[in-house]
Amino acid sequence: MSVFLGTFVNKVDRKGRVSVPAAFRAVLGERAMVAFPPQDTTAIDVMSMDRVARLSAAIEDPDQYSDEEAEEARLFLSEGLPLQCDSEGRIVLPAELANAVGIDAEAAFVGLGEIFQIWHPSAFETYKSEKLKSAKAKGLNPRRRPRLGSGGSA
Amino acid sequence: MSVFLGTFVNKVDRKGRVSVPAAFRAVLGERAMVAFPPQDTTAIDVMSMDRVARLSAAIEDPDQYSDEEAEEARLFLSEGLPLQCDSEGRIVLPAELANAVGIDAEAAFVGLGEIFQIWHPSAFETYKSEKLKSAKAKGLNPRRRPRLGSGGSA
DNA sequence: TTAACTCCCATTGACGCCCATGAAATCCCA
DNA sequence: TGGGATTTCATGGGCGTCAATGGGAGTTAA
Repeated sequence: MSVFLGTFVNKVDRKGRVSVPAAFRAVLGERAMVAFPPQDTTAIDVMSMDRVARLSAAIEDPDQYSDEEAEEARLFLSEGLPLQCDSEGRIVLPAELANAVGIDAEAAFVGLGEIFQIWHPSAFETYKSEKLKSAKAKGLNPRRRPRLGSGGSA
Repeated sequence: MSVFLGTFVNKVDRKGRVSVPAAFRAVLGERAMVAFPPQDTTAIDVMSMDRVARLSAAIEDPDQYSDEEAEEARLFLSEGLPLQCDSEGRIVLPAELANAVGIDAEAAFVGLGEIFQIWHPSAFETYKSEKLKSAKAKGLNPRRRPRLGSGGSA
């Protein structure tokens, strides 16, 4: 499996530990992950270390980033927190991040393809239903796009 | 064979397992599949993992998706459930999805080309006959389109 | 020494893997 | 071409393993 898919709600124990869903650990393999504080949404963004490394490399490429954007992106990197699973596949949610998104007893792991997010479960539900509603109003339908070109059948 | 074709009705056992039709497994090969909750119809949508991976890659391409559409499409990924056949070619139908489409004792696998759907058998029959009727009323005839270029006889 | 963190062990419930069975389609050989 | 033999499918059930979770002991750091 190569992309983060699905939504999983796991318990946070009194030590602040949560199991990372086995499906997500399978995507990560041996790679560590990096967590970023909430930006547009009230969720923690997480991606694999090597995606961060690719991002970091891209920042130094003048074809992809203007000086101003690069500066911004470097600051983004400065907020990254490397996280490693323990022997049971759990991480300790940094208290600061958990507070920022209101996570207490449970955490929702939301797979979004190349990255995943960690939400307060009900906050995510609210967010999702509102997004779906507004998308419907605008006539967007992700299932009809894109026209996936090559790549074989099915 | 490279596309999902035909309709197959299989039994759901008390553990929630169903055999994926052998013809569909042949299309999938080694690839896992991903199931999505019902949207326009009361059916579970299923596609191969690598189609989802292509979708995920396309989402991150600014030429194909606007920011808003991308956000929407990522949300779509968050609803995907990776499914793997067991050694007998069966999957466990996630209870939540089965309930959403009213599947209990039997499930109808409906091949639709690049994807397939899983229906409650009689719900699909109803849906199909209504669709055919309305198409007829409008004078549509899918068998006359498109004009397939070359490709040999028959 | 206290506090935070890491490692280790235990539990339970779900899931995957194995075997068995019967039916149906296919193959093979006369 | 007919009919038995073989293989493939679909299905059921039992069992072992792994995932998620909780708690305790040892370690490091302030």
